[in-house]
Amino acid sequence: MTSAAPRWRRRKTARPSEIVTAALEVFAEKGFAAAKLEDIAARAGISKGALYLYFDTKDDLFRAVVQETVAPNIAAVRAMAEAFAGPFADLAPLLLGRVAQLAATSGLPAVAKMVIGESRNFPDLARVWHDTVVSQAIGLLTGLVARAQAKGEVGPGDPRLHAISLMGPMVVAILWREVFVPVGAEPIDIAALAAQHAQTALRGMLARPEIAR
Amino acid sequence: MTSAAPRWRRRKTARPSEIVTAALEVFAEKGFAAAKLEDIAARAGISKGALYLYFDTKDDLFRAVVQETVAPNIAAVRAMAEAFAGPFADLAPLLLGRVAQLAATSGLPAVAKMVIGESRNFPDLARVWHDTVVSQAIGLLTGLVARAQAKGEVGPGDPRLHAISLMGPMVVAILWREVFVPVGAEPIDIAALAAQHAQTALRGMLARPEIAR
Amino acid sequence: MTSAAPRWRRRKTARPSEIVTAALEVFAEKGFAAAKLEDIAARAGISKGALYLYFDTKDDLFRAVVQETVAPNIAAVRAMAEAFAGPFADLAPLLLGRVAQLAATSGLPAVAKMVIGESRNFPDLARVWHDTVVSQAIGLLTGLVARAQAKGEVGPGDPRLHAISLMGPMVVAILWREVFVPVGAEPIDIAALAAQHAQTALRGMLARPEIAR
Amino acid sequence: MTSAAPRWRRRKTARPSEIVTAALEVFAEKGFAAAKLEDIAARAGISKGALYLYFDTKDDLFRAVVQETVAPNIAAVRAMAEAFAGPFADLAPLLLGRVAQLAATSGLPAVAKMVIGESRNFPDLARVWHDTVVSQAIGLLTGLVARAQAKGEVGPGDPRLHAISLMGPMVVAILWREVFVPVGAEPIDIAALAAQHAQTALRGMLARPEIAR
DNA sequence: TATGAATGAGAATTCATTCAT
DNA sequence: CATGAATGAATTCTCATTCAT
Repeated sequence: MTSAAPRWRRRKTARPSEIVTAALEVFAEKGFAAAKLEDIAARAGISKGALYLYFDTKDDLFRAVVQETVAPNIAAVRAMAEAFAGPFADLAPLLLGRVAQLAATSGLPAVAKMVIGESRNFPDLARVWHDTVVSQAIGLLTGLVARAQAKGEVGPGDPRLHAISLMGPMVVAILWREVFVPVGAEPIDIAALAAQHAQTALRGMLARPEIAR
Repeated sequence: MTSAAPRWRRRKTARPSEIVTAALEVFAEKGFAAAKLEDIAARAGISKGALYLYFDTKDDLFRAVVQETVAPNIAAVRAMAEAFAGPFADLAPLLLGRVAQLAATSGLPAVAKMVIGESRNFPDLARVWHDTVVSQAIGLLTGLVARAQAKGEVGPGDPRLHAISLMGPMVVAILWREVFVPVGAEPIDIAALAAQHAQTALRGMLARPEIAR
Repeated sequence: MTSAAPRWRRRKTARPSEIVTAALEVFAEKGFAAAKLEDIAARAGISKGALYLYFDTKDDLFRAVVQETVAPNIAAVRAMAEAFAGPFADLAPLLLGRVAQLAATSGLPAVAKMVIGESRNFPDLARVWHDTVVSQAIGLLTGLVARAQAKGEVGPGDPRLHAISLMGPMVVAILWREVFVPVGAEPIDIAALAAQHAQTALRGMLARPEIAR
Repeated sequence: MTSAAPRWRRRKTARPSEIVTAALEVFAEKGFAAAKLEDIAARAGISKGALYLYFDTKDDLFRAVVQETVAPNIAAVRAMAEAFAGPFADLAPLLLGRVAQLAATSGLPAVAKMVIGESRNFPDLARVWHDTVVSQAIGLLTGLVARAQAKGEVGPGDPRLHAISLMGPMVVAILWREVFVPVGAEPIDIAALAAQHAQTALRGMLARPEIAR
């Protein structure tokens, strides 16, 4: 209410990451509104009251979950991409493969789903997600495409749209797994998609498609 | 209170769709849980109680919104695709263009966002959405690709993954508009994406890419 | 609200007795609060709105049900008893038998149950019931006992308590049928009780018990 | 608002019975449906929300009230009766006297009234009441009568109906106090009834009536 | 008279948040 | 630091009652 202080900050130095982990699980299962602090506390093995020693509100906790889940994964990918010296035709499959891997192993997909669902109620989260994840990823990829175009590797076309052409199917496959597989839909083999789509998209983009793969 | 106009008119038949429209708006803005029946009623120009003359629960109303929004749009696309006699290279851009159009004009994108966000709490909605929308669309496209492969128009590769390659970027662009544009992200020109991605994907898939476009 | 007029009165001369009958059924099944006007209207074959052409409020309807059900039955019994010329030992079994009959055929037991349950919320109903039913019955019986005592037929003792000794078991049997039989209790044979209890009570009260029966 | 005293004290163990007591009062006054949880909470000196720490629903609370009120009283009577070694002619007045006492001191009569009123809406409560109270009482008494018949103390007749002959007037007197005295009816002297009715009924049942009293 | 769509006050229930311990 | 009992605002849903037709 009275606020000069920043809206959310970590109290204590080492905030139990169990809380964030537990919260991620519950949020992912129920969505933000339907998630009960009581359940999160229980899963984290602490009391409801203790939650408030670390987070001021439910919103803050949600923010922390998003940030915590996002942060570690992005930098790594970016670093990998920027360090890569070879041709775009070799980098692209690598990137898609990495995304497939993230989809399989991290909490990122679940968070993505949440952010989508709650974007109107938590605009600043959507913003965080945009700024630190999607925009980064698209920006990175757009830059790589543009660079490849400059080198004559990739043909003409809006590089940002090319980036979306590359990544879009991966994102869809990830959401598919989160949303539809739990209700009985046939799974998509994300790794296979990464491989096949990389090949297709490259053949479609490259100036000399015969070098794809 | 001030009353020259009658407080209400008898419109039993018209009501439900008015309510569904209002509900679509509110649900899209707030998500399911945060949407207040009171707001929906107000926007539909009726009282809270009147809502229950038409829908038994909030859940039911949600279901109706999804169903109502979905139904009209799907059949049309399917019919168009199945009636099409020409080569796949001509059909694909048409389809993507149609999807771009739907994204711009129908309530479908907003509902999609909702369904994603509430999929765990309303599994049957996710199921309905899957069965009547996504699965239909993917199935349709998969069939078309397979047919084109049989005719030698499209090269090898899993036709379902090809379908996702084609549609994925469109879906992402639609979600982008729903989720990130409202918080300040740079919009994606969906029509342009449709055009460019159709060309790219076709070049990547076709046995004789030179005919793309 | 504005009230000089009596609180409940019949509008129209012949108020559809179907309404009262339907109301009796629903009230008896659900109790006052849980009974829905909608159900009553439906069972009476009219619209909810039409109910208000005949009764101002739900309370009024309840009152009407009680009054309507009670009125016809009491006078008859009283007349019968007062006309009876023979000895008390012959009258008492007759009376109990008549009560047993009422229990079996009229709506009285159901109304009794209702009145008991709602007595705090409808004190005036309890009062009506008391004045027109219970008090009448007890008063009548008390008078008969006193008269019999005066004639030396019945031994000493408070005649009102004697009256209760006579009637109490019948009342209990009736309530038993209403309350416990529906949940699986073993029924009480009310006619048999009337016979056996009349004999027992008379043997206990009469100055010369050997004439009982 | 004005606060020197702490707003609440920690009394988890004491709470439930305080709540049940408060609930008994409110239920008895208003009946189940008309009783507001808010009133019960207020009378128990807690908040509406706190109620739900102890009882899941209003129904549950009602059940608890019934169970709590019933349990302590029944066993005692049964024990007393079964321990009694003397003749039936001495036991019966003792039992009726005990019932008169219960009527005067326990919450049982109020609960009885409630159970009668709500029996259709809470069949399981009627069942509980039947199984733990009425059936027990009748069964006990029936057994005692049968035993007395076997010993030649009591004359012929259905022992269950004899039991009802004995208890019925007591039950009626209790309901009378609950239902009609509050609206101005002349009270029944329950103790006097117990004495007089015991004598009457015994004279009517005993093989050698002269020993009654 | 009769209808039934509409109303809106009211009640049960939930759950984020507080705070004495 | 931690607890968990307690709070009370907020929300869904019900239903007696009204009133234009």
